[in-house]
Amino acid sequence: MSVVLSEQEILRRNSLQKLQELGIDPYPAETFPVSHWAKQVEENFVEKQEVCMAGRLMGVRLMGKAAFAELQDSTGRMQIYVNRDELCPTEDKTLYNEVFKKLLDIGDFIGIKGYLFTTQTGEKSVHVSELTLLAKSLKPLPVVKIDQDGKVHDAFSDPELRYRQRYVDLVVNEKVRETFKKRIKITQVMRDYFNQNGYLEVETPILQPIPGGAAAKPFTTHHNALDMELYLRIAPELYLKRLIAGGFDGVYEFAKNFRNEGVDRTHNPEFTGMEIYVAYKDYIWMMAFTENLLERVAQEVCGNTAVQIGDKQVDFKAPYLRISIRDAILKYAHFDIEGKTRTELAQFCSTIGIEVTESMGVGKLIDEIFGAKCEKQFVQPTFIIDYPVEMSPLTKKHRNNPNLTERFELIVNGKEIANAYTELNDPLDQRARFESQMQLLEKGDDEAMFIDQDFLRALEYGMPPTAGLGIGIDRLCMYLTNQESIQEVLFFPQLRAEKWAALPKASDFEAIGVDADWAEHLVHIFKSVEDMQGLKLGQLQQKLSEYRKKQKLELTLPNSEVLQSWLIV
RNA sequence: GAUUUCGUAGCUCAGCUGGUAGAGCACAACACUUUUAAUGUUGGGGUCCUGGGUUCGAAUCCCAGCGGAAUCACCA
Repeated sequence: MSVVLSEQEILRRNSLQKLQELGIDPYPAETFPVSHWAKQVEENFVEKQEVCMAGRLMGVRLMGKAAFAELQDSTGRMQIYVNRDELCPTEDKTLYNEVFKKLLDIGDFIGIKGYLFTTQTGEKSVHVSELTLLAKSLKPLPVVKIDQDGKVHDAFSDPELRYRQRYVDLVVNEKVRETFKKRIKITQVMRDYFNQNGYLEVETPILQPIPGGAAAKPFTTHHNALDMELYLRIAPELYLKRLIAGGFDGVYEFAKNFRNEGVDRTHNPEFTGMEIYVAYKDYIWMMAFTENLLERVAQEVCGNTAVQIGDKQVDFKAPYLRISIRDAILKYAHFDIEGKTRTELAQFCSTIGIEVTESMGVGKLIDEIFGAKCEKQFVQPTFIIDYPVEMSPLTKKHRNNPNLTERFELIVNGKEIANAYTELNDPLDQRARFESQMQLLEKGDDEAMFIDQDFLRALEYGMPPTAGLGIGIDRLCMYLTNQESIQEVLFFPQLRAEKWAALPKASDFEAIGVDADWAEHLVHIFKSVEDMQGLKLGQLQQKLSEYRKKQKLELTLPNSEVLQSWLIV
């Protein structure tokens, strides 16, 4: 962020002033009566129809007494045709010659009235009869051009700039807008599906006294009035299950979750998880529910259940393959985890290059083996089912095998995108599971769960048998929009804080005796008063005269004595 | 957090073994009444990320810092 305005920014500020001198408000307040949007006109084009449109001016092709320009609104672009003598039917041609040709810039919001017509080259256009400035743009947008072959020239492509200034990214990169529209559609389709089934969208606390429902490092914060430590939620699970205990049959939440862990192209400190809980169902029912949901989402968002993800085709058409984690490990790691002790598992982990630490229990070791050898193998949607009990402290024990739980994870393209259980509703078993988590905590596993006494109390009052599902929304969005990084599906991904130079004020300079006329310019030349006072007299003179020449200022340079007085503190 | 790599005009990028800072688009001026990456002529625009060091001389070489990206670790 440069302190001094660029040449183009100064020119735009000058244009703004000239507009005001012509009596034109560059930021008018009143409603502009838009009657049509670009896409609407494009799809339902009626020759000679009167339209009133608004948007950003995104390109101008001037040809003397007439011009073509691009008007971009939220739905797309429309070409407009501006003719001097039709825009200015009287002798006064200022609106065309001055305002349109010279004082408007790319990025300005304008409103137009006119009628639809087709140009000689067959382009649908609006013939402009009235033009209104709606908002002046003071910073030049990157000009991205697309030629006839669809090739993009001078793309705005620097990821840092795109993420920090997403508003610019969205204006100039149509594909980015499309990606986010798809993201919005994904959650809309999911909501519709849940609502049609009669489930209720609810909101539960983000500030939680005990961060539960997942294994992760939480963010901590402090409530002043209550003088208590609070955590940003890592998952909404335990609160949603309290609502099932409270008598709702089906509840879901699109939950922003927060985890104090690394940032990379698949992880952002805040991310969205959708969790849904349905009473009187089990994980087998939930598998069918999940595959039907995803099939529908893919179909409605992408127009097809088969989706391109990187170099692979993934088909979300139901039903999906189901395989137990034991069979998966048997198949891809040639090792049977059934009945193995912790020592035996740790030994096997070592032979396949997994580093084993004291804090890793049986569940963690099995998870490591699966992650190292199996996960990548499942490209098409696959339910991995029946996880060992140690890995799943909130899951009901398997109906046929007390060492397993009724849990599935859905793996797509080698990564988990959903996780579901038959929920553990036995309060005594739940308490025992929490206690074994506490033992892991004592062994040094900083992601093991804390005991949530109030949640246990809710289970003790009774929770019906329930199936629960969590879906990683960001990851699902990455798949359905074929994006490789989570930053591309988050409007504002987390970045390191941007450093802004503290701008000096003109009054700072006036305070040391600089006259007002020069003070307003010195703020553009120096970062601070001290910055200026670090100079020698000659250097100061040189800087000022360079600036004066560059900006074509009419101000006279103060004499040496005056300048010297500025330098003395 | 570690390693690799990048940081030059508003944007996208050149800039070789160290020797006065370059292009296209954008911008300004002029011309042009159906163009569409409009065109033609002319012109302006730079803290070469920041701070040190080496050198007669650094965008370039070295060190440190800041920021981004990729890979790895943790995790979803």
